[in-house]
Amino acid sequence: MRIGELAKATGTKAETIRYYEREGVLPAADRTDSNYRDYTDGHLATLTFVRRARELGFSMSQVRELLALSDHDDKPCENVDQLVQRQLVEVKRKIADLSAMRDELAQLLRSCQSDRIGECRIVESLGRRN
Amino acid sequence: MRIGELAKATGTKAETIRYYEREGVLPAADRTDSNYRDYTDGHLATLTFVRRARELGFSMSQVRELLALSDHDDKPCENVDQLVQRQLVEVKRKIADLSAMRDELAQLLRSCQSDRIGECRIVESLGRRN
DNA sequence: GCTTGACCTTGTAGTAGCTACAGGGTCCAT
DNA sequence: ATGGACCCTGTAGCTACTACAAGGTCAAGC
Repeated sequence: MRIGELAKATGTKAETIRYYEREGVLPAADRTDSNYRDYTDGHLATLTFVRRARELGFSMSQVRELLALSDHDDKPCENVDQLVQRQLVEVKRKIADLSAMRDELAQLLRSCQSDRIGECRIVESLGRRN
Repeated sequence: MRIGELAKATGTKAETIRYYEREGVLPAADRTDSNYRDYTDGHLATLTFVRRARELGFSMSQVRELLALSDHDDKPCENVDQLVQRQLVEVKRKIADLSAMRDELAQLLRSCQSDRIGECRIVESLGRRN
């Protein structure tokens, strides 16, 4: 299949697919006579895997690790488990950070009762004294 | 005050302060005879404002907007309000996205009962068939 | 007076993960 | 043979810093 078809099938831009190839998360495809990339179903599966992992917030290097691990059918999957575990912790941390932001922003909004900047609690709360 | 002092006072690296100057979120300071930047308390207040806004997730261009707005004491602060509102919505959206990620990651972890990659639900769920 | 070390200066390049060209080649239908 | 849709490579841009390199300044200590 050509790059455009693979792109459509996975919701990925062709440029991104080529980028993934350069970054080593998608093996280079064979080329046609006219030098077009020719992808297999294996490529489709791998790209789906990569996109899914990226959607779950794994970094490119983590994706590389996951791919390397998933290539060894017979090895224990405790390492995969660990990567997922670590990512889960990271995501939870981000949620906590954002929740704090959300609360502070909501607090800011509640604090502003005035209508002129000069008396605006928001501007004041952020630390500006003119 | 010199850049190092301002840096320490605000928990910002000197390089970041110079970057903020280039980006127009912190006015250029006067220079001493030896060409060192010489900051005022006004700079300290502005930098505190900028850092706080950045911590709350505002982008640099939003920070620029907030600064521009906060310069007009007599104008209504409804625009400030709107910016905060919009940022709150955005933060909530990110929290929702991350919560979905968290749930999926947790689900992945629960799904993996096997110990070999070949049978690993995690690898399978991500879309890889070898 | 000279050195040492901490500070400051500019300018440039790197980070992550794409995305968007420019400038060119290929292929198929009309 | 011409148009349009696709493909190719290579490079530059995006955000918000961060990290140098190569050099200038200044106060303290000998």
